[in-house]
Amino acid sequence: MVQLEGMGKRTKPSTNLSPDQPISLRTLGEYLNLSPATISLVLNNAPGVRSIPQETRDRVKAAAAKFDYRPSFYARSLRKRQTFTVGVLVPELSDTYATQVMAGAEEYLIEEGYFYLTASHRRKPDLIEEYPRLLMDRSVEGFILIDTILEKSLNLPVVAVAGHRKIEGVTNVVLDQRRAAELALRHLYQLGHRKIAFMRGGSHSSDADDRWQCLMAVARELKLTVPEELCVQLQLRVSTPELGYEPTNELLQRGVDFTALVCYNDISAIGAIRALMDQGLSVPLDVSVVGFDDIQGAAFHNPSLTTIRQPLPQMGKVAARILLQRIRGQATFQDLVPIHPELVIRESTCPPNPRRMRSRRM
Amino acid sequence: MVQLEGMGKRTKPSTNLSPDQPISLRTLGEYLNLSPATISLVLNNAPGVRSIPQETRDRVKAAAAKFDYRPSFYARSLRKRQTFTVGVLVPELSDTYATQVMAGAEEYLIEEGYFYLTASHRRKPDLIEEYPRLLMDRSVEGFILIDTILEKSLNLPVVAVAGHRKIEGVTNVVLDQRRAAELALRHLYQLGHRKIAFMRGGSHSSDADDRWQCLMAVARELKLTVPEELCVQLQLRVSTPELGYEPTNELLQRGVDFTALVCYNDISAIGAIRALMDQGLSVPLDVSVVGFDDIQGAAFHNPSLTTIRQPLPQMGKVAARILLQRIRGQATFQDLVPIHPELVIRESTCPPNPRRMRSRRM
DNA sequence: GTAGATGAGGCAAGCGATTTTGTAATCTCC
DNA sequence: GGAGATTACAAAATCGCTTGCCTCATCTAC
Repeated sequence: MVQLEGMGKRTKPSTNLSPDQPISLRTLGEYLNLSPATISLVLNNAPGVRSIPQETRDRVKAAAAKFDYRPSFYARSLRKRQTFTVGVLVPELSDTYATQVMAGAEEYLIEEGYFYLTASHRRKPDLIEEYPRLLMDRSVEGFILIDTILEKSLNLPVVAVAGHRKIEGVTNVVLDQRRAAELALRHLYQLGHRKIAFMRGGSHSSDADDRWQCLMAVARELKLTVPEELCVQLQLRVSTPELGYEPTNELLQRGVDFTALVCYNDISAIGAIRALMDQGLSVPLDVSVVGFDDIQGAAFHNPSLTTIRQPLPQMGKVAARILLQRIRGQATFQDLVPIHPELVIRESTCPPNPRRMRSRRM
Repeated sequence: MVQLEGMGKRTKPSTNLSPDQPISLRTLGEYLNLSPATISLVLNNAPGVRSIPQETRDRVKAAAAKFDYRPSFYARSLRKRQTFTVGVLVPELSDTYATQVMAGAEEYLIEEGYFYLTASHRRKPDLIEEYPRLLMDRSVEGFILIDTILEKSLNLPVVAVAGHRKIEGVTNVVLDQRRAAELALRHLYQLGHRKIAFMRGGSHSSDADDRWQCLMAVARELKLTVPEELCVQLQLRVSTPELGYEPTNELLQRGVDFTALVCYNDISAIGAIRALMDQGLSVPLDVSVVGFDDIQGAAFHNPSLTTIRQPLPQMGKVAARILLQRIRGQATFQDLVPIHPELVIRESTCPPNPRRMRSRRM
């Protein structure tokens, strides 16, 4: 006899052998002649399960396995008021800085049963304001911010990578900029460079100011003079090497001699190298270039980049760990979590060439 | 008088002036002396709202604004059986190929009120199997697959970018490989190259076989002979330039002369160029190199890469659009959505150098 | 004057879980 | 043998929202 499904409103339990549709606690209960409550207890191994005999537990588990019962995540979240979901805010998905951090965070989150929703704001202020709200509407339990500066404090735990200290309640996982500056400058200094040019990050980038202060402080200690003509500031809000291209041209046009260039990051360093080469200069023979980050590709660029490595995946992982601790109320609030940088010496730096000819193409 | 909150089980409505806690339809209803149902109707502008006088509607809207009422996404999803969430599966987040596609998809999804959960499987078969299930447990409504080969068909709409045709029910948004192969080979041919080496993608990569067939077909048409010694296959399952480094060394060791190299993609092309240069060869003077994809960085590599551009963000957007159409049941199922490639000529190709000396460093 | 239409909104039944409370029946112990 | 504990569950209350069905009252039409 053919039995049509879903005929009556509430006919017989109908022992619906779930063809493929997900099965609910109630249908499972009808099949087992048990109440949904009991099944829930068993499957979650909740405290009250003590009073349920082993045999029944086995029956329940067997049936759950047989019908491949999977609890409705949304129903459960509604009841438990937990979503096991966090929000991740990044400037740009195609920026490997951000995605390497995300990769580290993701691994930890998934291990802990969390997933994340991503939104990339392309540094537009309205989106930086809107997206957190959209994500909060979806009941994320917290945020990971990557290279993102928030204007308003959110009502949830927030951990920022490459963050800043403006907003209350945000834990900052951030490179030890002081140490980073020392690594970069001492390296150049030891190679013999004295005329060093600097590229300063745009104010929209969260690491920029801090890094700048530290670089200048270390320069003073080394008794390096840093004339204003050897400093440029990045303007573009992009995450491509173009970032560093024009500023470097500008630097060259000023006609003040320098043998090394400290870039804001690897992306801009790549653009800078391009600009130098387009002007007929050799890197590193004419100008040594140092970057920050050690993004993927830094090692395979030509010349490969000497850089201050940030352990990005690890920073992501640390951020995720701290965020979950804060969500669970396990951690006392920390304002700052410093990460140790590492100097990676490759091809883009060498001692200054004493008799180099700065022959520029017209 | 101080009124303690949450004192009694169900005391007076208590007109709780939500200090910051989210407010529910019920509390809002108590405040307005209306039932939750009415408020829901008004706020959603549901059909039944016709019978509600404008004045009441205004009152409701004003109160909602005043208390900043935001519906519980989870409650609503549970009820409507829609989550406005899709899953995105990628091999690796730090792979810019994937993230550029994601960037395009994300923009479209958010516009349409969707968000997405990402999982990166690092090409591990067990994760490729596990993650879709995890995401389905979270009630995603469909999947976008990026460079990911599924073994089992999922019970949901799936759109694959750089996909394959093995699995039923998957829409493939994929480069017109035939046209791509023509663009690459004709370009080299017209420059005068006749001895061309080829790099074939690993079998785990979803574009690999198709691209290979097309390249060989076009080579035949151009009457190019492709000796086996001029073909290498990628082995590594990574998304860094190392992918192409060793294979290129192997190619060189075979000692068979070639003037151009067609790489599987830009990532491997970068590795290949590195290998060539490490052997003292010049690119493009000794060997011209062509990549595929035009990833970020291809333009800023040194030498900049001649490549077959895939409009990755657009492909992501197309994938997202088709997925939503399928979710909404608007689209008739399409097996294949071809995307047009574009030849981008940069520095890594030039005519073969007739009197070049292949002097290799030992 | 009364049937039927319309207006204004309440009621309640879900969605699919979790969790507290309740209740028979059996067991234990003195 | 009866109080109290334990066993084995069921019932019911939420979680916060949507939606079909009702109920009044008033208004219109004949």
